[in-house]
Amino acid sequence: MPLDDRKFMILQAIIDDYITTAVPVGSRTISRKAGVGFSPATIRNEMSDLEELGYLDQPHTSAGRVPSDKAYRLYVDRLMKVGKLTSDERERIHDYMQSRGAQVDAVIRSAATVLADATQYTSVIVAPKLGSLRIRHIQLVPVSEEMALMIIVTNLGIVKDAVIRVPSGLSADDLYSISRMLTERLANKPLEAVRATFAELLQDAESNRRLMVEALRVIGRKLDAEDATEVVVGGSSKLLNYPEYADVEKAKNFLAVLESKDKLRQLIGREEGMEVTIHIGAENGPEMSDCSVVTARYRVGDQVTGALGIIGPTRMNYNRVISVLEFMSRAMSELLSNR
Amino acid sequence: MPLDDRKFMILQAIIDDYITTAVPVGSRTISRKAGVGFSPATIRNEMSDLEELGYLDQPHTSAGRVPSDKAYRLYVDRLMKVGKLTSDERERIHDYMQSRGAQVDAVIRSAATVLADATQYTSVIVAPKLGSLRIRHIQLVPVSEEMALMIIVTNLGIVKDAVIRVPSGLSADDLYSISRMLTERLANKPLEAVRATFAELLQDAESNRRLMVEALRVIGRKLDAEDATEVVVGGSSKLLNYPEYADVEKAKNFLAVLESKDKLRQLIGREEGMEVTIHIGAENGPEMSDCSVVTARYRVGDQVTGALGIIGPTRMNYNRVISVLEFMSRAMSELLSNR
DNA sequence: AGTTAGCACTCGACAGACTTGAGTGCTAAC
DNA sequence: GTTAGCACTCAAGTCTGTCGAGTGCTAACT
Repeated sequence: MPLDDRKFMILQAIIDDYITTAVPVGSRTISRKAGVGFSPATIRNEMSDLEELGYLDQPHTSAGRVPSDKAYRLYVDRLMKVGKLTSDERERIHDYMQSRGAQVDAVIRSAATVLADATQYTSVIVAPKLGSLRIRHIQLVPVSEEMALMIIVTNLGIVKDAVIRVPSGLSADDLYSISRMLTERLANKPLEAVRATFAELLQDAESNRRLMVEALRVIGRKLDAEDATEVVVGGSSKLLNYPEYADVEKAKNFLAVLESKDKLRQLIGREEGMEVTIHIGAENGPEMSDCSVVTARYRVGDQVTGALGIIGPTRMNYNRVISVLEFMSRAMSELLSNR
Repeated sequence: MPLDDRKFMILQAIIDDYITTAVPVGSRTISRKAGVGFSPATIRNEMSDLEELGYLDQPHTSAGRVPSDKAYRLYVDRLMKVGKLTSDERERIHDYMQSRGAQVDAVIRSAATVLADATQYTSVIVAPKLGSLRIRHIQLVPVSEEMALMIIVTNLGIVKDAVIRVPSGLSADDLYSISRMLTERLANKPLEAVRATFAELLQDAESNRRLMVEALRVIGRKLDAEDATEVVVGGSSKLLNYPEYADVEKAKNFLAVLESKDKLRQLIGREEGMEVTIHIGAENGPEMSDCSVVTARYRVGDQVTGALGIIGPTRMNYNRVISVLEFMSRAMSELLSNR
């Protein structure tokens, strides 16, 4: 039994309806819709076929039908036409993002908020791995008697900083010359190579050995923290607005996942391509089998990428989510790469 | 009718029980407790008195009784004895906080996590207002052709930074001399005075007028952002574990409040003293009338303070919450002031 | 006078019986 | 191929009765 045009049409109608109402849809509902010229009975026959083909599920006899994961798959692959955001909306997002400065952390944080607001679903953003960036410049800025701020500028203009302890009695000039030395030694090395060359670097640090050790140790620690790449979540309570989470137990499960950065990273960061990819229901593994996850990536410079995504019920408004993600992916890439 | 010792004792027992079980407590439950030598009937008489005095509420006839806000007030003011954290625990928190560096943002963020973890309630931390800090040092670090990182070090060693656009063609040396100039002009002024002296400062900036304008503008904007002082929330989903929020509607309300930084700032930041203060139920206004809010403050240097707090059900474990807040307040103050 | 036992009463929670209504599947007629 | 008709199913809502925890009151006890 093939999927003829009418079946397509009916399936589409069912999905559309279910996406907006979240209530199992019956034959009469579809029959009443404009553009459908058939009686409930006919629709029923078709629905029965669609169920046999695996596109519909019935929660129980005499409830309406609900689209299956397979139906959503078909929907996003073939039935859905992705719209554009209105130029008005694009502008609003753009302005907001622009106003938040261009440092990676800030961009990610505001992007998470924007994504959640624009889609009304929960958003997740995974920070890029910076290990392969090359050090361009290191500078120590005096902060107090015993502290200095170490600023690491990389080849893409991304900045990491950390406060380190310095021996008291060092003048600003001293710090400056130490900065020069550090820069000289480390310039052009990838961040992740710093630890490997640790010993070598220390060998010829005569005078300020203590400080060098501290500086390198801090860089190393930053990297470790970086390895557990940062994950930011936006709008975590959005989904309580959807009836599928009216049950507190379900909501709790979901929120638990949101609090595990590891799981999120796995969920959002798994695809490598730049295009928007969609994982529906069970494709996300048993834990999130009643959610869909839509992800995209953003670029920082030419190689490094991070991921952004939306988590929502399987019946989410894919169309809108995809438009927003595509737009945000581009906006973030621009913001983080154009320097 | 006065509150005699026995009434005190019984009230205490009721509160203790209710705090742990969240179930209305009946006369038999109290009677069975060790240390209470009276029959249920006697207890009932006393409970009836306590109800008349306004310390107990009855959800309906033939349910047990529930402590009123007034009872909790009495409890925290007179009945409760505040314990200490175990030294083990104190050490754990201390270590964790220490390992997170000493920059204000980082401290606040990790403190929010620690607070929520240690108490199992939702935590809120309001960042200090930095406007009255004095500028000690300004330094521009080149980041790319057209960008520089402006670092503002204040008298307390707190650092703010921002990326600003610089005219291309400026060497590192140029930036250095501009930094010097800015520092000279601005040193020892409170951050909030910068905007006021804006025009004056510009007057004698001959050569790099463009850059100066940009720098000052950015400082101004930072301050505006600072005015809408940062608020960080930790463990926002913790309270779903408590039966009083089993109803999704209630949970949604609560989470909505958590997402409004304004309301939170009002809720947490209202008290000025350093001691722990407690607002019970209706004292928090109608919106949070079934929650209690416990707040404390932390110091940054000698004058500037920020606030930290815990939001939970009125039947929260005040004892523990207070110990943790006291400890954290001290820990944060130390971390942020000892430089 | 304070304490306790006894007893009638209240009310929420729970379970089972019944009703309602949306929806289905099947069959026969158009 | 389409539709009307009808019997059937099942969740959800309502109604009813039972159970148990808890109360308030009164009378008896110490």
